[in-house]
Amino acid sequence: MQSPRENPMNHAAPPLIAEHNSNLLLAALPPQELARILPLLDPVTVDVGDVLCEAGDPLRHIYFPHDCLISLMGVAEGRMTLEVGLVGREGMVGATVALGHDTTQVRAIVQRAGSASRMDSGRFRTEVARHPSLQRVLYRYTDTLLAQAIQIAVCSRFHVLEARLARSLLVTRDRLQSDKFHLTHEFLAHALGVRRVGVTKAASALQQQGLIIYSRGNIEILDPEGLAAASCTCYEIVKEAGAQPVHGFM
Amino acid sequence: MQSPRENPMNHAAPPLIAEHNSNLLLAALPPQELARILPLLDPVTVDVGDVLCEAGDPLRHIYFPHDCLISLMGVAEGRMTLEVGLVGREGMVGATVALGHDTTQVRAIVQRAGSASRMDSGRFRTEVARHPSLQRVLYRYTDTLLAQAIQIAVCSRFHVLEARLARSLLVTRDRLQSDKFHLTHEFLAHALGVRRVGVTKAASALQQQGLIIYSRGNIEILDPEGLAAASCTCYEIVKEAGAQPVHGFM
DNA sequence: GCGGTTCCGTGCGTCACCGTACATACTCGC
DNA sequence: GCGAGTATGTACGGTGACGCACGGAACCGC
Repeated sequence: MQSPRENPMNHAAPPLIAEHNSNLLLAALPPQELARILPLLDPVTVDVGDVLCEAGDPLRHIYFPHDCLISLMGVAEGRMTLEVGLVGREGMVGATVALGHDTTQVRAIVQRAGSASRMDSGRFRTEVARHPSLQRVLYRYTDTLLAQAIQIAVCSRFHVLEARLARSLLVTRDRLQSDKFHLTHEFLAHALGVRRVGVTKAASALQQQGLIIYSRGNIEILDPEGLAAASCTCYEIVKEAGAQPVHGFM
Repeated sequence: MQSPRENPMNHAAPPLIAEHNSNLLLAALPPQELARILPLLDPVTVDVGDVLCEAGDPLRHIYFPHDCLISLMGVAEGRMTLEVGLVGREGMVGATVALGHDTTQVRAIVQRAGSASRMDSGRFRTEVARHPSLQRVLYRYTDTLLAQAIQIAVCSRFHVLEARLARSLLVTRDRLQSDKFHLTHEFLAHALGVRRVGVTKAASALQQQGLIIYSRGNIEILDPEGLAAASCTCYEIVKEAGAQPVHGFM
């Protein structure tokens, strides 16, 4: 539960373009705009459990993840949480500040440690104002966040925990491009908005079906197809919504 | 469950600017852009229960409501639905097509009859491409939809039906600027993603507390403050998210 | 190798909501 | 004023998740 640390690299050589570029939103910018924005980014590393922003609080920085994974948590009464979005290298944390919102509605918490590019919120706001293609990238990304949030709302209302857990694991797998990752029952419970014991029961059921194995937070997906079958269709819906064909102005 | 009807006005005199202007997104456009877009809009009237678009289907038209109210329903397995957004004159249906999505994720169903301005999806897409201020308006509106969806996800996960019903009634009240409106238990059940009998029980409880009275779909809010107290804080959160101060590029 | 910490498993009573079925009551059109 | 349709009320067993409490088991640091 600490703040992200400044990367020592920040104080040595100028940041490597290649590193910032590993974020796909940044990589999507035209070269001349990217060149103007890159110097304003600070490389930072984040650890599991770090809170990048708190629901209801002012947002000081925005983040473009490289290899880390950030959970966006909707919060009720401070204690109960529900993951409404998952941000990896394909996205960013804090796109809403571009529109002038100074507070954030969600808690952003690090699910997987790694590195990211960070920028001051105010500076980001002024940069967005002068870069139309950045605006379009943000608009498009906000739209995929909306698709995620809608499907999560539906899913967590109608589907049983076991299916939701399966979906959640598959989404994480896609983002990390790996069948193995670290994720405790406790963390999953916060993401799914249920008790820790509920996750234990559901995970244990998935394990007995031979779909996953886990031990002390180390989860491995053994049978992705089987897990998809145990999951709800919400998984495919969000996946497709993020990969729709483009015929628009972007 | 029929399609919206062409307004006869469409075939008589040219559409009145004042009428289209009653939609706040259109009204927010600079005059010269608005002037280019207005001729492309068709005035239509819509009735309660009309389905403007179906989840998973291609979106043929986009809509700017004047005095009607449109529910955006997330859908699971075709039958179970959950309202993830409510669109009145402050918004529009189908903003996502601007980004090139040809299908929609939600079912848009008319909650209150009235009139709206309609445009062909393809034409809208090309218009967005050439009007930057329209893009910004859409981006901003998508952001408020996201705020709604996030809070509804949290709310429907953690809060009891009675509080959610109270919230829903208050939101409708705000949108319509009226303490009386028509809304059956059946419709509310679809919006809240619960059984009709569940709504009956919750509504009956609110009525016994003297907060509302209703009869055969005619609902009247007697005590808005009391209803807000019976509701959850999600109501205020979404309300504030839609009315945040603007310091950004718009 | 011992103690603390983290992580996982189980048991038990409670509760909001589900699915279904059936009963009433108001309203409208003829 | 009578049937048809719409809207609302009641009842009942079932269940997924809750809240809480405690037991056990693996890992880590000294």
